Amino acid sequence: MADRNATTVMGRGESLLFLTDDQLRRGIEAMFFAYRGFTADPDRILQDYGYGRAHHRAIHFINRTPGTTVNNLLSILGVTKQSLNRVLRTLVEDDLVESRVGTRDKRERHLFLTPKGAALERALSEAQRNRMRDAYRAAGPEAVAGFRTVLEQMMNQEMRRHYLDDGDGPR
Amino acid sequence: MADRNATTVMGRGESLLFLTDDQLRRGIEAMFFAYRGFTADPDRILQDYGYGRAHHRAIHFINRTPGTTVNNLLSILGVTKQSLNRVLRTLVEDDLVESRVGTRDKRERHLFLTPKGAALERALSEAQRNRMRDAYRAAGPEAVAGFRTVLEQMMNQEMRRHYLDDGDGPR
DNA sequence: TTGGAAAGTCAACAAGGCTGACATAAACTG
DNA sequence: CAGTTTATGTCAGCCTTGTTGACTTTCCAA
Repeated sequence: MADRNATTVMGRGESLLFLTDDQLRRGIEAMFFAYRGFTADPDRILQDYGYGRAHHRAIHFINRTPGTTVNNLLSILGVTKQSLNRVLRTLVEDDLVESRVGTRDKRERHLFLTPKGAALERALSEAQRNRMRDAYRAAGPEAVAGFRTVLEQMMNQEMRRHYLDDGDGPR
Repeated sequence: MADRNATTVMGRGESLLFLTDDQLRRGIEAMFFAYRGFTADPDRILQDYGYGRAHHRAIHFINRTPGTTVNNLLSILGVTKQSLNRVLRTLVEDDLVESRVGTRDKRERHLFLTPKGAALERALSEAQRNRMRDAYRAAGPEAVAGFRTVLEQMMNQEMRRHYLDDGDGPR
């Protein structure tokens, strides 16, 4: 047990972390296995619709920021427009997403969930929130704070912007 | 700020977490964006070899448990044997992995990294460990413990077994 | 000794990434 | 106003990595 955990040593007023390769490897595998659990429930639901994770991601971020443009979604998702377009096309065809021509700039398309799309979004996010909530409850409040802190540090700088870019921050 | 974080209330000797849907949604997005960061560095390296994440995963777990069988790897990775086989075939062809016929049971193949494979493994895991270490350092020791705890709770039961199944536990 | 189960391989297909080329419309710029 | 840039969409084709189905080899138990 003592051999497994990171050791904290106080020196010169700062706490230093000594991390062995094995401890880091465990963190890496934790990410791998946890991400599988994280996506397992939505994946199951999506299968009934013939959709995949790509559809889930689009639906999630359209729900988070209704009226977002294709270009904005592109930079959040980090895929090519061809790839996103394929997904969006099926979602529009199936009446889950509505694509409205921009009023100010008519080149832009603003994306919204239809009632049908919102219903699927609720089913997906409810499943995912339930798992997240259960994990949080079992881990306790301090663990939750640490979890979020480490994840934020693990993101690329650019992604951190998108992650924060719907709150009360500047810009 | 006060509105953003989970609130802890002490009642009947237990701490209760009140989690809003927005707080949970942030956790969900944190996982999404962080996983992208988590895989970004290895992905870059793999590109030079013409490999993908599937190759990385195989190499990682063969390195962790040298001599593991295809079947064992299968249950860890959670893909079909046909899918894994394709990846393993290219790795064997490229002399990164050696597949030895089992001595006790000749149906089994035991997998090992060649020196070449071990070199790639080191490059990949070093990149990933560096990111993990930086995140840990920036987040601090308490955050790291919480991070691991929440991730462990988020795994499926079956995966938790694989995650722990190389340590000092029973069986 | 024979039939079933288990491990692994081959073939073919689908989802969802990618690049490249090109079209259209709208906005912007000199 | 002409030319360029921007936002979006589309077609074609490729790659990785998942899938299912069919098959071989090997092992084991009745």
